[in-house]
Amino acid sequence: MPTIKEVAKTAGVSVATVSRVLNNNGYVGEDTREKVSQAITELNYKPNAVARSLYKKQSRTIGLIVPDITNPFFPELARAVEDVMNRKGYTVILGNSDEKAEEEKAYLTMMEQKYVDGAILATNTMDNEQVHAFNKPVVAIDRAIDSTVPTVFSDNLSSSREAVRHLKDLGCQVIAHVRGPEHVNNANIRCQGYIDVVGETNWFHNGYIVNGNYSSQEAYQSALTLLKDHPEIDGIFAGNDLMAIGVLKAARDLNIVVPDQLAVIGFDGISLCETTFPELSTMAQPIYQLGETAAEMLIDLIEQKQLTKPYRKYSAQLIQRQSTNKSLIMSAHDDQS
Amino acid sequence: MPTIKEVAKTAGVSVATVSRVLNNNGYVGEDTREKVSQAITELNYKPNAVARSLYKKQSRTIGLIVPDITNPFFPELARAVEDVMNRKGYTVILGNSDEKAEEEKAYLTMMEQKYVDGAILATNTMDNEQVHAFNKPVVAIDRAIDSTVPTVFSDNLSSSREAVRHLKDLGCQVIAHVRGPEHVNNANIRCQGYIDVVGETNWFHNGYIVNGNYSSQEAYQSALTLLKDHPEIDGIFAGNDLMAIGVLKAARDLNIVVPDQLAVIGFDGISLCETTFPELSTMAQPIYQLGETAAEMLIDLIEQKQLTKPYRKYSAQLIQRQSTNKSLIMSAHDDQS
DNA sequence: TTGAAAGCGTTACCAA
DNA sequence: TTGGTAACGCTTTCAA
Repeated sequence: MPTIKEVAKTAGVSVATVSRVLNNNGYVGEDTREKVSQAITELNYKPNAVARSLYKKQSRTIGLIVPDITNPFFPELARAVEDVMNRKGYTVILGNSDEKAEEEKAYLTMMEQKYVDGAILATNTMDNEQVHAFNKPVVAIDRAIDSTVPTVFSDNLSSSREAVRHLKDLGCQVIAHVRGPEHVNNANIRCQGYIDVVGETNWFHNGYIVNGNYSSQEAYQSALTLLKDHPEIDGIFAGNDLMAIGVLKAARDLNIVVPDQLAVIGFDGISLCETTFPELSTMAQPIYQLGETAAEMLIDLIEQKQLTKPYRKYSAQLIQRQSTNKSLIMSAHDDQS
Repeated sequence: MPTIKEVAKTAGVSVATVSRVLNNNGYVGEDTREKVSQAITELNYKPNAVARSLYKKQSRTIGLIVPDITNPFFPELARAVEDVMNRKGYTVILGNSDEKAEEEKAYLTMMEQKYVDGAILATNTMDNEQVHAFNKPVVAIDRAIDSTVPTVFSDNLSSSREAVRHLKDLGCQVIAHVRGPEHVNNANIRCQGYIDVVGETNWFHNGYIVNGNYSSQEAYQSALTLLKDHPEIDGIFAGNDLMAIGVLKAARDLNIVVPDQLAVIGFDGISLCETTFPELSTMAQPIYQLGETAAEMLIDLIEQKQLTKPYRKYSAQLIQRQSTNKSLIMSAHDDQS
C-alpha cells in the first residue's frame, strides 16, 4: 500500500499538500490539486485509517454489544445499526456479551484501546459505573442504564397491558403470564403490565405467573406444568415471542387447541411469529426502527450535535394473527357444532 | 487515558523499558519490572491499540462479511466466528453485503485501510480479482472463491442427494424441488443433487423444479402454483429451510396435510425448523462448526501457521422431524381408516 | 540491563 | 499557496 509520502513524491509536492487535497481543507492551487489527484489515482492510494485515528483520536468505528446475536431479536437490530452506520461511513464492531458483566467490561476496554467513537449497548447487566468509566458516547437500547445515558426503548408497560387487554377482549376468562428472567428489567415491566390488567380480578393469584427465562425451552416446560395444573387457563401472555412459541408447543402436546381453547400472544415481533402454526399474535416492537434511531442518536452524539430528545420511547404494535384470532375461534366452534 | 510516557515517568524509567515489560520481551530487571507494574496499575494504564497497530501494521481485528445477518443462517455463523475470535483476542467487524459486489468491495477497502488482519467472506458475489487485490488472509465460507482461497463448506451435492433419497425411502412417488437463486453456486449444486437422484425416473420433468430464491415468501408463491398444477406431488425438497417453511405454508393453504399427503424437507438446519408445525425435517449443516473452523483457519493464516487442510468439507446431517415422519404418516393413515 | 531515538502514516501548526 | 515539522502512542534497533 502506497503512503502519503509516495503520493507527495510522485506529485512533486509535500505531504502537507497531499493531506490538504485529501481532506479538502486549506488552500491548494488548482494545478497542484490536479497533480496530486493524478498521483493518487495513479498509485491507487488509500489513506491509512490507523494513522489517521492515532492523530485524531477517533476511528469512525462504533461498538455494538448485544447479549447474543443468535437471539432472533438482535439480528434485525444489528442490521439496522449497521445500515445507518455504513451509510455514514462508520464501521461496526460486534460483541456478544451473554449478559455477562465481565464480558461487557472487556469489550468496553477493548473499544477504548481501539479509539472506538462510541457504542450501542443492548444489554441488561451493565452498571452505570462501567458505562461512565467508558468515556465515550453511549446509547442504550432496550433498557435505561441511568438517566444520563441516552436510551431508545419500547413502552413495555403500556404495550404489555395492551396485550393482556387484547386477550380479555377476546373473551378470555383466566389469563396466565409466562415471564422473562427476574434480573432483566423489561421482563419485570412486562410482568407489571400484566398484573396491572388482571391483578384485581377475583380469579387472579400468583400461581398464574411462571418464569420462562426468555427461552423457548424453559417456557415450554413451565407452560406444560402450568396448563396441566390449571386447565381453566384460556389465555396466555408470554413476555417474549420465543417463550410464546414454547407455549404453543406445550399446548399442542397437551392437545389444547390454539386459539379456540387457549389464546396466546407474545411480545417483540420477531419474524419467527409468522412461521409458527398457528401464526403467533404479538406486540411487535419496531425493532429495525429502534436500531436505526439508536444509531442516529449515537452519530449525533459523536458529532457533538445536540440531541433533541435523549429518551426515545416507541410503542409496540398489536399484530393479531391466528393464535388470538377470534373469527378463527368462532369458525372452529362452528365446525364442532 | 494515560500513555506509556506517563507510565515511564511515574515509574522513573524510559518508555522503552515500559514497552518491554508490557510485551514481556527483552531484558528487564526484577526490581524495575516491579516498579513499572506498579505504575501501570496505579495509573490504570491500557496500551493504545491504534498506536500499536500503526507500528505493527496489524490490528487484532478481522472482518466478517455476510449477505444479511437477518437471514437466520448467519447469526449462528457469526456467533461462532465471534466466539473463537474473542477467545483469541481478536475483534470482529461485521458487514452486510446484500450480495452486492460494490458493497463487498467497499468493505474490503475499508478493512485494508484499518489494517484488519484478515477476513471471512460468507458471500457469493466476490470475484477472485477483488479477493486478491485484498492483500490479506481470507477464508471463504459456503463457497469456494477460487482454488487459492482456503474454504470451509458443506458437501452440498451429496447432502442434497441424501435429502431426496430420504423422500424416496419414505415412499414418495413424485418429488419436486424448490431451488435457490440461479446466481448462487450452492443453490445450483443442491439442485444438481436433486436431479442426480430423480432425473432418470420416468415421471421427472423440469416443471418439477421451481425457483424460490432462498426466500420464504417467494417459495410460498412458487409452491402454491406448483402444488395446484401438480397434485401428484407427494414430496418436496427445498433448497433451504426458509423456502421449506414457505412450502409448509402453501400446503396448509391448500389443505394438503404434511407429512401424510406431502413430505417436506429443507436444507441448512436453522433453529427455525423446530418451531414450525409440523416440525421441519432438514439436512442440517454444522453451522456453528463451519464458523468455528473458518475462524480457526483464519487465525492460523494470520499467524503464518501452515494450514494442514485449506479445504474443509463438512457433510450435512439428516434430521428427521415431523414433516417427513413416516410413523406419523402411518398413524395418520391409521386414524383415517 | 537500560535509554535514546527512529519510525509507523497521518494531520495541523507555523513559516515562508 | 506551499513546505517543514512536531505530534499522535507505541515498538524496536542500536548504543551504552
